[in-house]
Amino acid sequence: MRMSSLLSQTLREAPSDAEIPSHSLLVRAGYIRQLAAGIFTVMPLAKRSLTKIEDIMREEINAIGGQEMAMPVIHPAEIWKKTGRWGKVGPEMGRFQDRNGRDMVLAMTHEETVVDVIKDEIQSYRQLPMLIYHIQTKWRDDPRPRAGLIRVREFTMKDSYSLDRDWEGLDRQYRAHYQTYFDIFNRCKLPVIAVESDVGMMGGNMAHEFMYLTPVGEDTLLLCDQCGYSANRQIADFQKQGSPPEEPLEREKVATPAAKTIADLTEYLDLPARKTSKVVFLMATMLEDGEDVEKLVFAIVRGDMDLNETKLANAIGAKQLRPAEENEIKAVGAVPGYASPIGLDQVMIVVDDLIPETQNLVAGANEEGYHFLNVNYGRDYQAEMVVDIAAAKDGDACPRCGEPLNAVRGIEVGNIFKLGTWYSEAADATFQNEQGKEEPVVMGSYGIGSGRLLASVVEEHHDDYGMILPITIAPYEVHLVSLEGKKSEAEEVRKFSEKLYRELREGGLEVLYDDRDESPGVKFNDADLIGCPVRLTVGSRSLEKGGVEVKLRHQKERNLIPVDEIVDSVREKVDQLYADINENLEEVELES
RNA sequence: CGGGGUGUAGCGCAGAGGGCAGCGCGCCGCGUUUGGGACGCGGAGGUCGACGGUUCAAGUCCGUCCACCCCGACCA
Repeated sequence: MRMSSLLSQTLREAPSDAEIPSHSLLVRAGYIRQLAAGIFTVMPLAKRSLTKIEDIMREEINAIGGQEMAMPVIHPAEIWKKTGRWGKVGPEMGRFQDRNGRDMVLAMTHEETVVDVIKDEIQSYRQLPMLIYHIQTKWRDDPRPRAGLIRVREFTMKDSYSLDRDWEGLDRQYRAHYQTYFDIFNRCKLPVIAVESDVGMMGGNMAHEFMYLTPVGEDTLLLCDQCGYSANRQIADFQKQGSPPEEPLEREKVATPAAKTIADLTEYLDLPARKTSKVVFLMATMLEDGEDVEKLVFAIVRGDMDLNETKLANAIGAKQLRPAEENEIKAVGAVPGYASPIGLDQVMIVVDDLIPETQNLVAGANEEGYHFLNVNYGRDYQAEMVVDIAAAKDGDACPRCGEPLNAVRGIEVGNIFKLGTWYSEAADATFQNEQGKEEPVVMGSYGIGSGRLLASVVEEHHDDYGMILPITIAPYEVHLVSLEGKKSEAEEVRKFSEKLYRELREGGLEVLYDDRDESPGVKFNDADLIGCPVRLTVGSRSLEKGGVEVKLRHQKERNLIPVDEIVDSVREKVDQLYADINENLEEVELES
């Protein structure tokens, strides 16, 4: 490709709205342009990289038996009503009506179209197992897109769906994806870890997220260096440090003026936070008899802990949780700042499992300016549910080995879910077993977003001058810089560069050729910004020494290649760069 | 949805005591220069986010709305 005719222009200055390196560099290098919040145009350079990423995914998924297909972006609402997600998923689903007023859906994932198609196509156990996938556009109307390609509303995803007759089969395909996903990320030179995760709106009963660890990530993970435990904070367990048992003491009301927070309270009463209990008020949207109902929930954790809303939502089966408003809290007789479950009956009370084991806690008195001392669960109030709803944090004890957990941030670049039979049962996607009995197909679903992956690779591989892309996903393998220099020498250099450009391509290399009439500084800076792995420089200076200069983007060193060895030598370097990546894939083990 | 911020040329920004719409980069032309973002001369490019109001006169004052960014809520 000649840069003189490339659509993208590089920018000297960083776009003002970019806060993280990948966003800034991808825009500056001319890879992407923004159309609206969370909606980007993919320019030619990025398109080539994304195509390479997608080809890697294609190869890897094909290698574990995947069949590529293409499912529609626009779905009739019926298939989403059938699985219940038309009602279950909120405003992040794109909906519109066609000309006849029929409800339509913009695909945010494709379980619905999968079960719709397999309910007719899969009839016999003889057709299973099967793995189907596509690479296709999704729309998720995220309330807050941000960080360039990291969190967008429209994106391309490789999503595969495994179909099996039983859970053993699903487990095999799940494990195959687990390994394959590491291979895909390794081929893109992106370091990732797999963590246990919440199943969220996808349903199912086992899920892993593939996380690229970086401070710009939005997910918090808890990792144990000692035993390898790793989980998204949303579901992370930890060993709670209980207090020594005490004899329950008599409840006592004390004045605690202007002590509305745990911090105020502990200071005023001179008690540690773990001697208090904390109430979090939430409005939970629950599905009852097909209708959405909002219920006020009092979630109670020990004062030194935080509520984990995901754990709570999963425990009570809530579709959504939002903070309750003051009037909603007062309506049941509670007093914000001094609230407790004592004496309330119109509220759903959920307590963390540590609370019943802890005696003589401080709790609100539901009266402005007063708290109770020595509140004991069971004696003073009862809960609808006692379950783990506390959030793990940095330094908490690992649930497996007890060593302190580390909290780190990460970007979710891929996920795998064991869906089970939930979707197939909803859509009646069944097959006949050997006994001629109908059974639901056992499903798994597996996704990787290609744009987020590209952005993550840029986060990992860049310097002050630009991107440093691994050869497997760089738009071009070779960046050929022609420095024509003085008028007297320009003709000779140009001729040489043109010939070299042709020969490199004939040698099977992908070349970005800077044939523009620009100064050397501009060309070098653009080459660094765009980030192709091998740079060749042709100039009168190099030709006088009998060759061209070669420099790898990730190294400082420059070398001269003699004129008659250029193509072979570059070929060799390029092959080596591929080999460094592709021959170092590791085997991973998924613990059961 | 709550809090904060920003909308002026392709990009980055000034102009804010109402009175001819500017600078740098980029872009076009000519010439000089030529191994790490060169220089000179000449040029093109704007419904100042939108609508409404105040005024002889609005980029500037007032109102409403919209878009984008950041934090939170939320989310894969």
